[in-house]
Amino acid sequence: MARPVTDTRERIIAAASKLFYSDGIRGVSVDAVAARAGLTKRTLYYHFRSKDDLVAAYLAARDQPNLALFQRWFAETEGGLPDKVEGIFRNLARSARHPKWKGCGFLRTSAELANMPGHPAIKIGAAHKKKFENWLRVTFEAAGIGEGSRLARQILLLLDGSFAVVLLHRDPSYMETAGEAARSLTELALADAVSPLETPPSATAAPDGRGRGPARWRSPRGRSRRG
Amino acid sequence: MARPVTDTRERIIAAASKLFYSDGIRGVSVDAVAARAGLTKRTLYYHFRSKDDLVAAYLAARDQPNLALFQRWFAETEGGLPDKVEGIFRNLARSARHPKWKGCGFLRTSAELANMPGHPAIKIGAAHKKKFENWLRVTFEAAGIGEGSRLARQILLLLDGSFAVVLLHRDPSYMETAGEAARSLTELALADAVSPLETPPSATAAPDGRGRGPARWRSPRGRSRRG
DNA sequence: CCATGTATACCGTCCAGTGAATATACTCAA
DNA sequence: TTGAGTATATTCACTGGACGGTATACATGG
Repeated sequence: MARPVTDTRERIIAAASKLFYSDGIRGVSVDAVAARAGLTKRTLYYHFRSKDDLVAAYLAARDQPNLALFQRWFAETEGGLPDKVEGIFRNLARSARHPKWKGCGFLRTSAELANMPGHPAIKIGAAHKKKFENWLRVTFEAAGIGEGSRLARQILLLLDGSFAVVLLHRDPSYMETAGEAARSLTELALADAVSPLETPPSATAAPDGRGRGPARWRSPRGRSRRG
Repeated sequence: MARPVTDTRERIIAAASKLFYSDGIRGVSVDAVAARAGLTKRTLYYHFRSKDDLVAAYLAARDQPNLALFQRWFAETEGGLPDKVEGIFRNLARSARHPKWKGCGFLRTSAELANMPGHPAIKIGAAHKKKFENWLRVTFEAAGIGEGSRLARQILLLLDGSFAVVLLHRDPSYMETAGEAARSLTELALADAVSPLETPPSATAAPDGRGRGPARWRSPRGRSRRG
């Protein structure tokens, strides 16, 4: 056989993506992923050193498509900046009504692996969210919002909050509420940008408060189920 | 022996609470909980029918204390409504700096068990968040905010968003950002309440002087690890 | 002596990861 | 052109252990 490496590898990632997103990391066995990909576990272990590696690959594969989707939703919404921001939430609410929707894979993985702070998958999730936040910031600053960094974080908080809340209540209307709040905050920031005078200097003290944390986690070799 | 039922039962719940919160549901075995409680697994199964029951009891035990804590933080913060709302987030940021902090147990459990929509623990988590949202709504309405329901949902979204984001980045400063956003939205709602009719933009009526702009799941018996 | 509660030992299953062998494509010398 | 050798890719069968849950027996207070 010897199908080109990438084919098999990507089939595995595709299978892992569906299963991990649907049933969680610890709820899916490596055998299950292999079976869904139509091959043996041993083959899977030829392409990935460990389950943790596979989990990281699963999230890495979702990074850019996810980001691009949000950017498309933003770009395709007609109107001013507040409309476009709210458009993200509207589209998200629509997709959250799909029966297979189960929240944000990055956040759910980070919640499940919260006791492994240095896990590669968590790093990838954190980088993904940072990318999103950064894209928002740049977009807002380009629109003349001085405190674009703060607004970006606020929007991010509302977005991830709606992921969590809608997952818990299975009620996508919370995303519309989040969208309204995001719109309000955007309008507020725009108003402040127009009249920049009365703004107290409080603002963004530490631009990027890097969280401390010893990030202890034993690397590839070894069990992943229990720390 | 025959220690009164409640003693043993509560020791088990206390042990489960620490372990489940720290390492997640699927990451903690029933044996581990029993060991931590200083007894045998068989004894644990005398007090709880299944692991799922135990998980539900773990969250149920956290319901009221958690709620009371938020209410205390709100009550103990000096100032007006926006200050008190922001106070919740400030206190939360402080507690999130504790090394053992790992986000919100309710949200993390719902994320981990997202593929079991009817799981009793998820129902308890949903009820808990509803209680919190309801308390906010009542509080806001008592303060004369007509759209107290909407504001309550917005604050809830920011709160749960900060749980998720801070857990991912291990950077509690996001909670301060969420607190600022919550303050802004509260001031906005207050301004709307003060001038309920047509006072579109301008209107610096807010105390701060801030301007305004525009499932299915099989019950107890049986395995819980895989659906 | 019965109800309550606790312990020992066990069952069947699942799971992450591995050893050894096999099949296929590609390389290069005769 | 061919045939041996090698790197790539895949499979079968297995290990050692953990896990949820249970059968059975033992203790102790009413």
